[in-house]
Amino acid sequence: MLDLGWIREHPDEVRRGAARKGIAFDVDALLALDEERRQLIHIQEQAKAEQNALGKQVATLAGDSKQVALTRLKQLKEGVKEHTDRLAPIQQQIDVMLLACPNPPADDVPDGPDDSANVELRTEGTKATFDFQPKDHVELMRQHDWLDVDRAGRLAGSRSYVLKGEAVLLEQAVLRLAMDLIVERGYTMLSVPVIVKEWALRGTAYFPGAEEQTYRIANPTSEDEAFWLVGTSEVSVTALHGGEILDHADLPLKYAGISPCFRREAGTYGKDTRGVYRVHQFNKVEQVVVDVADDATSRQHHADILENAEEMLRRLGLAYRVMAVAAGDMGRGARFKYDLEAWMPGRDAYGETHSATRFRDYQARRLDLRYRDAEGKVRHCHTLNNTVIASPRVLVAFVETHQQADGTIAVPAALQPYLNGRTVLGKA
RNA sequence: GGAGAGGUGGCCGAGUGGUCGAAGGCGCGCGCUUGGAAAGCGCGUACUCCGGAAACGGGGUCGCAGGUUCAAAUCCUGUCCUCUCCGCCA
Repeated sequence: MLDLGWIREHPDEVRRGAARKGIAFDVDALLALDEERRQLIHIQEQAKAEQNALGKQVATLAGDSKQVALTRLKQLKEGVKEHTDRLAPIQQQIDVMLLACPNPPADDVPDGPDDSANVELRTEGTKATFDFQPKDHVELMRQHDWLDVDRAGRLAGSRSYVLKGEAVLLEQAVLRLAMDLIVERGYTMLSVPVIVKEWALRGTAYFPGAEEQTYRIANPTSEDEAFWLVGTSEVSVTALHGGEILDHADLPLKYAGISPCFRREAGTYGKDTRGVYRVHQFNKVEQVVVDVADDATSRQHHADILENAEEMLRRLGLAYRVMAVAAGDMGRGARFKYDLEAWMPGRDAYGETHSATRFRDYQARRLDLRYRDAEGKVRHCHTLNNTVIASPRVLVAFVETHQQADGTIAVPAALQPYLNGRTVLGKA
Protein backbone atom coordinates (compact mmCIF):
# COMPACT_ATOMS: atom_id res chain seq x y z
CA MET A 1 0.00 0.00 0.00
CA LEU A 2 1.10 3.53 -0.65
CA ASP A 3 1.24 6.32 1.87
CA LEU A 4 -1.91 8.42 1.58
CA GLY A 5 0.08 11.59 2.11
CA TRP A 6 2.39 10.61 -0.74
CA ILE A 7 -0.60 9.92 -3.00
CA ARG A 8 -1.88 13.40 -2.19
CA GLU A 9 1.43 14.87 -3.30
CA HIS A 10 1.88 12.65 -6.38
CA PRO A 11 -1.53 11.90 -7.89
CA ASP A 12 -0.16 11.85 -11.42
CA GLU A 13 2.46 9.25 -10.59
CA VAL A 14 -0.22 7.03 -9.06
CA ARG A 15 -2.48 7.51 -12.08
CA ARG A 16 0.31 6.73 -14.52
CA GLY A 17 1.47 3.70 -12.50
CA ALA A 18 -2.01 2.22 -12.44
CA ALA A 19 -2.38 2.79 -16.17
CA ARG A 20 0.94 1.09 -16.92
CA LYS A 21 -0.14 -1.92 -14.89
CA GLY A 22 -3.53 -1.96 -16.58
CA ILE A 23 -5.29 -1.63 -13.24
CA ALA A 24 -8.30 0.65 -12.99
CA PHE A 25 -7.89 3.00 -10.06
CA ASP A 26 -9.71 6.26 -9.39
CA VAL A 27 -7.17 8.53 -7.71
CA ASP A 28 -9.51 11.51 -7.71
CA ALA A 29 -12.21 9.60 -5.88
CA LEU A 30 -9.69 8.61 -3.23
CA LEU A 31 -8.45 12.17 -2.80
CA ALA A 32 -12.02 13.48 -2.55
CA LEU A 33 -12.73 10.98 0.23
CA ASP A 34 -9.51 11.98 1.93
CA GLU A 35 -10.49 15.63 1.81
CA GLU A 36 -13.88 14.88 3.31
CA ARG A 37 -12.29 12.72 5.95
CA ARG A 38 -9.89 15.38 7.09
CA GLN A 39 -12.62 17.97 7.37
CA LEU A 40 -14.72 15.68 9.51
CA ILE A 41 -11.77 14.80 11.70
CA HIS A 42 -11.04 18.44 12.30
CA ILE A 43 -14.58 19.26 13.42
CA GLN A 44 -14.81 16.12 15.49
CA GLU A 45 -11.52 16.74 17.26
CA GLN A 46 -12.45 20.28 18.20
CA ALA A 47 -15.59 19.01 19.87
CA LYS A 48 -13.58 16.31 21.60
CA ALA A 49 -11.09 18.83 22.88
CA GLU A 50 -13.89 20.87 24.44
CA GLN A 51 -15.42 17.71 25.81
CA ASN A 52 -12.18 16.70 27.47
CA ALA A 53 -11.52 20.13 28.95
CA LEU A 54 -15.03 20.48 30.30
CA GLY A 55 -15.10 16.92 31.50
CA LYS A 56 -12.11 17.59 33.71
CA GLN A 57 -13.93 20.47 35.37
CA VAL A 58 -17.11 18.52 36.04
CA ALA A 59 -15.61 16.68 38.97
CA THR A 60 -14.90 19.99 40.71
CA LEU A 61 -18.28 21.58 40.05
CA ALA A 62 -21.48 21.28 42.00
CA GLY A 63 -25.11 22.45 41.81
CA ASP A 64 -26.34 24.49 38.86
CA SER A 65 -23.00 25.03 37.22
CA LYS A 66 -22.51 21.27 37.21
CA GLN A 67 -25.88 20.75 35.56
CA VAL A 68 -25.03 23.32 32.90
CA ALA A 69 -21.75 21.59 32.19
CA LEU A 70 -23.37 18.16 31.99
CA THR A 71 -25.95 19.44 29.52
CA ARG A 72 -23.23 20.93 27.33
CA LEU A 73 -21.27 17.69 27.54
CA LYS A 74 -24.27 15.72 26.36
CA GLN A 75 -24.55 17.98 23.34
CA LEU A 76 -20.88 17.62 22.59
CA LYS A 77 -21.08 13.87 22.93
CA GLU A 78 -23.89 13.70 20.40
CA GLY A 79 -21.98 15.94 18.03
CA VAL A 80 -18.89 13.77 18.28
CA LYS A 81 -20.91 10.63 17.73
CA GLU A 82 -22.54 12.08 14.66
CA HIS A 83 -19.20 12.91 13.12
CA THR A 84 -17.74 9.57 14.11
CA ASP A 85 -20.64 7.81 12.42
CA ARG A 86 -20.14 9.84 9.26
CA LEU A 87 -16.42 9.23 9.36
CA ALA A 88 -16.56 5.45 9.72
CA PRO A 89 -17.84 4.57 6.23
CA ILE A 90 -15.53 7.13 4.63
CA GLN A 91 -12.53 5.72 6.45
CA GLN A 92 -13.62 2.24 5.39
CA GLN A 93 -13.84 3.25 1.74
CA ILE A 94 -10.41 4.84 1.96
CA ASP A 95 -8.95 1.68 3.49
CA VAL A 96 -10.43 -0.45 0.72
CA MET A 97 -9.10 1.88 -1.94
CA LEU A 98 -5.65 2.03 -0.40
CA LEU A 99 -5.42 -1.76 -0.41
CA ALA A 100 -6.41 -1.74 -4.07
CA CYS A 101 -4.09 1.07 -5.12
CA PRO A 102 -1.24 -0.41 -7.15
CA ASN A 103 2.43 0.29 -6.52
CA PRO A 104 3.65 2.28 -9.53
CA PRO A 105 6.19 0.23 -11.48
CA ALA A 106 9.77 1.48 -11.54
CA ASP A 107 10.79 3.56 -14.55
CA ASP A 108 12.86 0.76 -16.07
CA VAL A 109 9.99 -1.75 -16.03
CA PRO A 110 9.07 -2.62 -19.63
CA ASP A 111 5.62 -1.50 -20.69
CA GLY A 112 3.08 -4.00 -21.91
CA PRO A 113 -0.20 -5.62 -20.94
CA ASP A 114 0.92 -9.18 -20.18
CA ASP A 115 3.77 -11.69 -20.23
CA SER A 116 4.13 -11.40 -23.99
CA ALA A 117 5.74 -8.03 -23.31
CA ASN A 118 8.29 -9.40 -20.87
CA VAL A 119 11.80 -8.54 -21.99
CA GLU A 120 14.61 -11.04 -22.19
CA LEU A 121 17.61 -9.38 -20.52
CA ARG A 122 20.11 -12.18 -21.11
CA THR A 123 20.46 -15.92 -21.53
CA GLU A 124 22.86 -18.05 -19.51
CA GLY A 125 24.18 -21.56 -19.92
CA THR A 126 23.88 -23.77 -22.97
CA LYS A 127 20.62 -25.38 -23.96
CA ALA A 128 20.96 -29.15 -23.93
CA THR A 129 21.33 -30.79 -27.34
CA PHE A 130 20.84 -34.49 -27.96
CA ASP A 131 22.15 -36.92 -30.55
CA PHE A 132 19.16 -39.10 -29.78
CA GLN A 133 15.44 -38.57 -29.57
CA PRO A 134 14.98 -36.84 -26.18
CA LYS A 135 12.03 -37.66 -23.96
CA ASP A 136 9.98 -35.29 -21.86
CA HIS A 137 9.92 -35.50 -18.07
CA VAL A 138 6.76 -37.60 -17.96
CA GLU A 139 8.21 -40.29 -20.19
CA LEU A 140 11.50 -40.22 -18.30
CA MET A 141 9.90 -40.42 -14.88
CA ARG A 142 7.56 -43.21 -15.99
CA GLN A 143 10.53 -45.15 -17.32
CA HIS A 144 12.08 -45.05 -13.85
CA ASP A 145 8.76 -45.53 -12.04
CA TRP A 146 9.21 -42.12 -10.41
CA LEU A 147 5.77 -40.68 -11.01
CA ASP A 148 2.19 -41.81 -10.48
CA VAL A 149 -0.25 -39.20 -11.74
CA ASP A 150 -3.17 -41.59 -12.22
CA ARG A 151 -3.46 -42.78 -8.64
CA ALA A 152 -2.66 -39.26 -7.40
CA GLY A 153 -5.68 -38.07 -9.36
CA ARG A 154 -7.86 -40.64 -7.66
CA LEU A 155 -6.50 -39.55 -4.27
CA ALA A 156 -6.47 -35.82 -4.67
CA GLY A 157 -7.84 -34.82 -8.05
CA SER A 158 -6.24 -33.28 -11.09
CA ARG A 159 -2.91 -31.48 -10.88
CA SER A 160 -1.81 -33.88 -8.17
CA TYR A 161 1.15 -36.21 -8.36
CA VAL A 162 2.94 -38.91 -6.43
CA LEU A 163 6.70 -38.87 -6.60
CA LYS A 164 8.14 -42.30 -6.11
CA GLY A 165 11.49 -43.92 -5.32
CA GLU A 166 14.58 -42.03 -6.45
CA ALA A 167 12.50 -39.03 -7.52
CA VAL A 168 11.76 -38.38 -3.87
CA LEU A 169 15.44 -38.61 -3.01
CA LEU A 170 16.25 -36.35 -5.93
CA GLU A 171 13.73 -33.76 -4.80
CA GLN A 172 15.09 -33.79 -1.27
CA ALA A 173 18.65 -33.53 -2.60
CA VAL A 174 17.71 -30.46 -4.64
CA LEU A 175 16.03 -28.87 -1.63
CA ARG A 176 19.04 -29.62 0.56
CA LEU A 177 21.38 -28.12 -2.00
CA ALA A 178 19.18 -25.02 -2.11
CA MET A 179 19.23 -24.68 1.67
CA ASP A 180 22.98 -25.11 1.90
CA LEU A 181 23.49 -22.55 -0.84
CA ILE A 182 21.28 -19.93 0.73
CA VAL A 183 22.72 -20.50 4.22
CA GLU A 184 26.16 -20.15 2.65
CA ARG A 185 24.98 -16.76 1.39
CA GLY A 186 24.16 -15.60 4.90
CA TYR A 187 20.46 -16.41 5.15
CA THR A 188 18.71 -17.90 8.16
CA MET A 189 16.42 -20.84 7.40
CA LEU A 190 12.87 -20.71 8.69
CA SER A 191 10.36 -23.51 8.82
CA VAL A 192 7.10 -21.60 8.95
CA PRO A 193 3.34 -22.10 9.25
CA VAL A 194 1.55 -22.77 5.97
CA ILE A 195 -1.84 -22.17 7.56
CA VAL A 196 -2.05 -18.46 8.23
CA LYS A 197 -4.53 -15.79 9.16
CA GLU A 198 -5.92 -13.52 6.52
CA TRP A 199 -3.94 -10.44 7.57
CA ALA A 200 -0.72 -12.11 6.47
CA LEU A 201 -2.08 -12.50 2.94
CA ARG A 202 -3.43 -8.96 2.92
CA GLY A 203 -0.16 -7.69 4.30
CA THR A 204 1.91 -9.33 1.58
CA ALA A 205 -0.48 -7.91 -1.04
CA TYR A 206 -1.91 -11.23 -2.20
CA PHE A 207 -5.30 -10.14 -0.87
CA PRO A 208 -7.49 -8.65 -2.03
CA GLY A 209 -7.10 -10.28 -5.43
CA ALA A 210 -5.80 -13.82 -5.04
CA GLU A 211 -8.64 -15.28 -2.96
CA GLU A 212 -9.71 -17.47 -5.89
CA GLN A 213 -6.23 -18.95 -6.13
CA THR A 214 -5.93 -19.69 -2.43
CA TYR A 215 -7.23 -22.63 -0.41
CA ARG A 216 -9.37 -21.60 2.51
CA ILE A 217 -9.49 -23.70 5.67
CA ALA A 218 -13.02 -24.92 6.25
CA ASN A 219 -12.84 -25.36 10.02
CA PRO A 220 -10.66 -22.58 11.40
CA THR A 221 -9.80 -22.33 15.08
CA SER A 222 -10.99 -18.75 15.07
CA GLU A 223 -14.62 -17.90 14.34
CA ASP A 224 -14.15 -14.46 12.91
CA GLU A 225 -10.94 -14.51 10.91
CA ALA A 226 -10.44 -16.92 8.05
CA PHE A 227 -7.41 -19.17 7.79
CA TRP A 228 -5.79 -19.93 4.46
CA LEU A 229 -3.11 -22.18 3.02
CA VAL A 230 -0.19 -20.13 1.76
CA GLY A 231 0.82 -20.33 -1.89
CA THR A 232 4.39 -19.55 -0.84
CA SER A 233 6.31 -19.21 2.41
CA GLU A 234 6.98 -15.62 1.32
CA VAL A 235 3.70 -14.86 3.06
CA SER A 236 4.66 -16.36 6.41
CA VAL A 237 8.26 -15.18 6.34
CA THR A 238 7.58 -11.60 5.25
CA ALA A 239 4.73 -11.27 7.73
CA LEU A 240 6.82 -12.75 10.54
CA HIS A 241 7.78 -9.36 11.98
CA GLY A 242 4.53 -7.63 11.04
CA GLY A 243 3.52 -4.98 13.56
CA GLU A 244 7.03 -4.70 14.97
CA ILE A 245 9.47 -1.83 15.05
CA LEU A 246 12.86 -3.31 14.31
CA ASP A 247 16.21 -1.78 15.21
CA HIS A 248 18.22 -0.63 12.18
CA ALA A 249 21.22 -2.39 13.71
CA ASP A 250 19.42 -5.72 13.23
CA LEU A 251 18.84 -5.08 9.51
CA PRO A 252 18.92 -6.48 6.95
CA LEU A 253 16.95 -9.57 7.87
CA LYS A 254 17.84 -12.30 5.43
CA TYR A 255 15.54 -15.25 5.76
CA ALA A 256 14.82 -18.32 3.70
CA GLY A 257 11.62 -20.23 4.30
CA ILE A 258 11.04 -23.84 3.36
CA SER A 259 7.50 -25.08 3.08
CA PRO A 260 4.94 -26.81 0.97
CA CYS A 261 2.98 -24.37 -1.19
CA PHE A 262 -0.67 -24.64 -2.18
CA ARG A 263 -2.32 -23.15 -5.23
CA ARG A 264 -5.79 -23.71 -6.57
CA GLU A 265 -4.78 -22.87 -10.14
CA ALA A 266 -8.35 -21.86 -10.82
CA GLY A 267 -8.92 -20.72 -14.38
CA THR A 268 -5.99 -22.69 -15.77
CA TYR A 269 -7.98 -25.64 -17.08
CA GLY A 270 -6.25 -27.26 -19.98
CA LYS A 271 -3.08 -25.25 -19.45
CA ASP A 272 0.17 -27.06 -18.66
CA THR A 273 -1.72 -30.23 -17.82
CA ARG A 274 1.05 -32.64 -18.68
CA GLY A 275 3.27 -33.87 -15.86
CA VAL A 276 4.32 -31.90 -12.84
CA TYR A 277 4.84 -28.45 -14.32
CA ARG A 278 1.71 -26.87 -12.85
CA VAL A 279 0.41 -28.55 -9.69
CA HIS A 280 -1.69 -27.74 -6.63
CA GLN A 281 1.00 -28.57 -4.09
CA PHE A 282 4.74 -28.23 -4.28
CA ASN A 283 7.79 -27.59 -2.13
CA LYS A 284 9.80 -24.43 -2.18
CA VAL A 285 12.75 -22.71 -0.58
CA GLU A 286 12.10 -18.97 -0.71
CA GLN A 287 14.46 -16.10 0.10
CA VAL A 288 13.13 -12.95 1.76
CA VAL A 289 15.01 -9.75 2.56
CA VAL A 290 13.78 -7.03 4.92
CA ASP A 291 15.90 -3.90 5.10
CA VAL A 292 15.97 -0.13 5.45
CA ALA A 293 13.92 2.19 3.24
CA ASP A 294 16.62 3.00 0.73
CA ASP A 295 16.15 2.45 -2.98
CA ALA A 296 19.82 1.92 -3.75
CA THR A 297 20.07 -0.69 -1.00
CA SER A 298 16.94 -2.41 -2.28
CA ARG A 299 18.30 -2.54 -5.82
CA GLN A 300 21.48 -4.15 -4.53
CA HIS A 301 19.47 -6.75 -2.60
CA HIS A 302 17.43 -7.38 -5.71
CA ALA A 303 20.59 -8.05 -7.68
CA ASP A 304 21.82 -10.31 -4.89
CA ILE A 305 18.69 -12.45 -4.58
CA LEU A 306 18.66 -12.78 -8.35
CA GLU A 307 22.27 -13.94 -8.30
CA ASN A 308 21.52 -16.46 -5.52
CA ALA A 309 18.88 -18.04 -7.72
CA GLU A 310 21.15 -18.01 -10.75
CA GLU A 311 23.83 -19.78 -8.76
CA MET A 312 21.27 -22.44 -7.86
CA LEU A 313 20.45 -23.01 -11.53
CA ARG A 314 24.14 -23.10 -12.42
CA ARG A 315 24.81 -25.73 -9.78
CA LEU A 316 21.97 -27.78 -11.21
CA GLY A 317 23.54 -27.43 -14.64
CA LEU A 318 20.49 -25.76 -16.18
CA ALA A 319 20.34 -23.22 -18.98
CA TYR A 320 18.10 -20.26 -18.28
CA ARG A 321 17.23 -16.73 -19.20
CA VAL A 322 16.58 -13.61 -17.15
CA MET A 323 13.37 -11.74 -17.89
CA ALA A 324 12.24 -8.25 -16.91
CA VAL A 325 8.54 -8.67 -16.28
CA ALA A 326 6.25 -6.20 -18.03
CA ALA A 327 4.20 -3.68 -16.06
CA GLY A 328 0.94 -5.40 -16.92
CA ASP A 329 2.17 -8.80 -15.75
CA MET A 330 3.85 -8.01 -12.46
CA GLY A 331 0.96 -7.69 -10.08
CA ARG A 332 -0.27 -4.86 -7.93
CA GLY A 333 2.44 -4.86 -5.30
CA ALA A 334 5.64 -5.15 -7.27
CA ARG A 335 7.91 -2.26 -8.08
CA PHE A 336 10.14 -4.37 -10.28
CA LYS A 337 10.15 -8.07 -11.01
CA TYR A 338 12.63 -10.44 -12.61
CA ASP A 339 11.64 -13.91 -13.67
CA LEU A 340 14.12 -16.70 -14.25
CA GLU A 341 13.10 -19.25 -16.82
CA ALA A 342 14.92 -22.54 -17.11
CA TRP A 343 15.22 -24.31 -20.45
CA MET A 344 12.88 -27.29 -20.63
CA PRO A 345 13.70 -29.48 -23.66
CA GLY A 346 10.41 -31.38 -23.47
CA ARG A 347 8.48 -28.15 -23.89
CA ASP A 348 11.08 -26.84 -26.31
CA ALA A 349 10.75 -23.61 -24.40
CA TYR A 350 11.83 -21.75 -21.31
CA GLY A 351 9.59 -22.26 -18.29
CA GLU A 352 9.37 -19.97 -15.28
CA THR A 353 11.16 -21.34 -12.24
CA HIS A 354 11.92 -18.21 -10.21
CA SER A 355 10.33 -14.85 -9.56
CA ALA A 356 12.29 -12.07 -7.87
CA THR A 357 10.25 -9.14 -6.67
CA ARG A 358 11.17 -5.77 -5.21
CA PHE A 359 8.34 -4.07 -3.33
CA ARG A 360 9.85 -0.94 -1.85
CA ASP A 361 7.67 -0.30 1.27
CA TYR A 362 4.44 -1.56 -0.30
CA GLN A 363 4.24 -4.77 1.73
CA ALA A 364 5.78 -3.23 4.84
CA ARG A 365 3.06 -0.58 5.05
CA ARG A 366 0.35 -3.21 4.87
CA LEU A 367 2.16 -5.35 7.42
CA ASP A 368 3.00 -2.39 9.65
CA LEU A 369 6.58 -3.61 9.48
CA ARG A 370 8.87 -0.80 10.58
CA TYR A 371 12.32 0.02 11.90
CA ARG A 372 13.97 2.77 13.86
CA ASP A 373 16.77 4.39 11.88
CA ALA A 374 20.05 5.79 13.21
CA GLU A 375 18.37 9.13 13.94
CA GLY A 376 15.63 7.41 15.92
CA LYS A 377 13.02 8.00 13.23
CA VAL A 378 10.49 5.22 12.65
CA ARG A 379 10.10 4.20 9.01
CA HIS A 380 8.60 1.39 7.00
CA CYS A 381 11.01 -1.28 5.80
CA HIS A 382 11.65 -2.36 2.25
CA THR A 383 10.99 -6.00 1.39
CA LEU A 384 12.05 -8.32 -1.42
CA ASN A 385 11.78 -11.97 -2.21
CA ASN A 386 12.81 -14.59 -4.71
CA THR A 387 12.59 -18.30 -5.14
CA VAL A 388 15.68 -20.34 -4.35
CA ILE A 389 14.17 -23.52 -5.71
CA ALA A 390 10.68 -24.85 -6.30
CA SER A 391 10.04 -28.56 -6.82
CA PRO A 392 8.78 -30.48 -8.68
CA ARG A 393 8.75 -27.83 -11.42
CA VAL A 394 12.53 -27.58 -11.47
CA LEU A 395 12.68 -31.35 -11.87
CA VAL A 396 11.05 -30.93 -15.27
CA ALA A 397 14.01 -28.92 -16.50
CA PHE A 398 16.42 -31.09 -14.55
CA VAL A 399 15.53 -34.54 -15.84
CA GLU A 400 14.90 -33.35 -19.37
CA THR A 401 18.24 -31.55 -19.48
CA HIS A 402 20.33 -34.32 -17.94
CA GLN A 403 18.76 -37.28 -19.69
CA GLN A 404 21.09 -39.66 -21.49
CA ALA A 405 20.44 -41.83 -24.52
CA ASP A 406 19.16 -44.71 -22.38
CA GLY A 407 16.89 -42.43 -20.39
CA THR A 408 19.00 -42.39 -17.23
CA ILE A 409 19.69 -39.04 -15.57
CA ALA A 410 23.25 -37.75 -15.15
CA VAL A 411 23.74 -36.07 -11.76
CA PRO A 412 25.74 -32.81 -11.78
CA ALA A 413 28.71 -32.69 -9.42
CA ALA A 414 27.12 -30.18 -7.04
CA LEU A 415 24.20 -32.53 -6.38
CA GLN A 416 26.17 -35.75 -5.97
CA PRO A 417 27.01 -35.25 -2.28
CA TYR A 418 23.28 -35.07 -1.55
CA LEU A 419 22.69 -38.38 -3.33
CA ASN A 420 25.34 -40.43 -1.57
CA GLY A 421 27.77 -39.84 -4.40
CA ARG A 422 25.47 -41.18 -7.11
CA THR A 423 26.43 -39.95 -10.58
CA VAL A 424 23.49 -41.46 -12.42
CA LEU A 425 19.85 -41.98 -11.46
CA GLY A 426 17.17 -44.13 -13.04
CA LYS A 427 17.18 -47.37 -14.91
CA ALA A 428 17.89 -47.90 -18.56
C1' G B 1 -12.16 -31.48 24.79
C1' G B 2 -12.56 -29.96 30.46
C1' A B 3 -10.86 -26.53 34.68
C1' G B 4 -8.22 -22.21 36.06
C1' A B 5 -4.73 -17.72 35.61
C1' G B 6 -3.16 -13.72 32.80
C1' G B 7 -2.25 -9.99 28.63
C1' U B 8 -0.01 -2.36 30.75
C1' G B 9 5.81 1.48 27.50
C1' G B 10 12.44 -1.77 24.76
C1' C B 11 12.08 -5.09 29.44
C1' C B 12 10.18 -5.97 34.61
C1' G B 13 6.14 -4.14 37.17
C1' A B 14 2.26 -0.71 39.96
C1' G B 15 -2.38 0.88 38.99
C1' U B 16 -10.54 -1.22 40.36
C1' G B 17 -14.11 5.27 37.30
C1' G B 18 -11.84 11.71 36.67
C1' U B 19 -5.75 14.69 38.99
C1' C B 20 -3.10 8.13 34.21
C1' G B 21 0.17 7.97 28.21
C1' A B 22 0.36 5.81 32.81
C1' A B 23 4.25 5.19 39.72
C1' G B 24 8.77 2.59 40.57
C1' G B 25 12.80 -0.21 38.69
C1' C B 26 15.95 -2.01 34.60
C1' G B 27 17.86 -0.73 29.97
C1' C B 28 19.18 3.21 26.62
C1' G B 29 20.77 8.56 25.40
C1' C B 30 22.86 13.31 26.97
C1' G B 31 25.29 16.07 30.83
C1' C B 32 27.88 16.59 35.65
C1' U B 33 31.51 14.06 38.50
C1' U B 34 36.58 11.21 37.40
C1' G B 35 43.46 10.84 35.43
C1' G B 36 40.13 7.04 33.00
C1' A B 37 36.18 3.81 34.21
C1' A B 38 32.56 2.13 37.75
C1' A B 39 29.46 4.08 41.33
C1' G B 40 26.75 8.52 42.23
C1' C B 41 23.83 12.84 40.70
C1' G B 42 20.70 15.59 37.04
C1' C B 43 17.88 15.63 32.60
C1' G B 44 15.65 12.88 28.74
C1' U B 45 13.67 8.41 26.79
C1' A B 46 6.22 5.01 22.98
C1' C B 47 3.37 5.03 18.53
C1' U B 48 -0.04 7.47 15.55
C1' C B 49 -3.56 11.03 13.32
C1' C B 50 -5.35 16.23 12.38
C1' G B 51 -4.05 21.55 11.97
C1' G B 52 0.57 24.47 11.27
C1' A B 53 6.22 26.75 7.08
C1' A B 54 7.80 26.04 11.98
C1' A B 55 7.39 26.73 17.06
C1' C B 56 3.53 24.48 18.83
C1' G B 57 -1.66 23.08 19.67
C1' G B 58 -5.16 19.22 19.66
C1' G B 59 -7.34 13.92 18.94
C1' G B 60 -6.43 8.64 19.63
C1' U B 61 -3.88 4.31 21.57
C1' C B 62 -2.84 0.09 28.43
C1' G B 63 -3.90 -7.44 23.25
C1' C B 64 -8.20 -6.49 19.71
C1' A B 65 -13.50 -5.10 18.83
C1' G B 66 -17.91 -3.33 20.84
C1' G B 67 -20.88 -1.45 25.19
C1' U B 68 -22.13 1.44 29.92
C1' U B 69 -20.82 6.67 31.60
C1' C B 70 -20.43 13.69 31.29
C1' A B 71 -15.72 10.69 32.09
C1' A B 72 -12.80 3.79 31.23
C1' A B 73 -6.09 0.89 31.77
C1' U B 74 -9.92 0.47 35.67
C1' C B 75 -17.00 -1.71 34.91
C1' C B 76 -19.79 -5.09 31.07
C1' U B 77 -19.84 -8.34 26.46
C1' G B 78 -17.33 -10.76 22.65
C1' U B 79 -12.79 -12.22 20.59
C1' C B 80 -7.47 -13.34 19.93
C1' C B 81 -3.13 -14.81 22.30
C1' U B 82 -0.05 -16.78 26.44
C1' C B 83 0.57 -19.86 30.79
C1' U B 84 -0.87 -24.01 34.47
C1' C B 85 -3.52 -28.68 35.50
C1' C B 86 -6.54 -32.90 33.45
C1' G B 87 -7.82 -35.68 28.93
C1' C B 88 -6.26 -37.06 23.98
C1' C B 89 -2.22 -37.38 20.66
C1' A B 90 2.40 -37.21 15.93
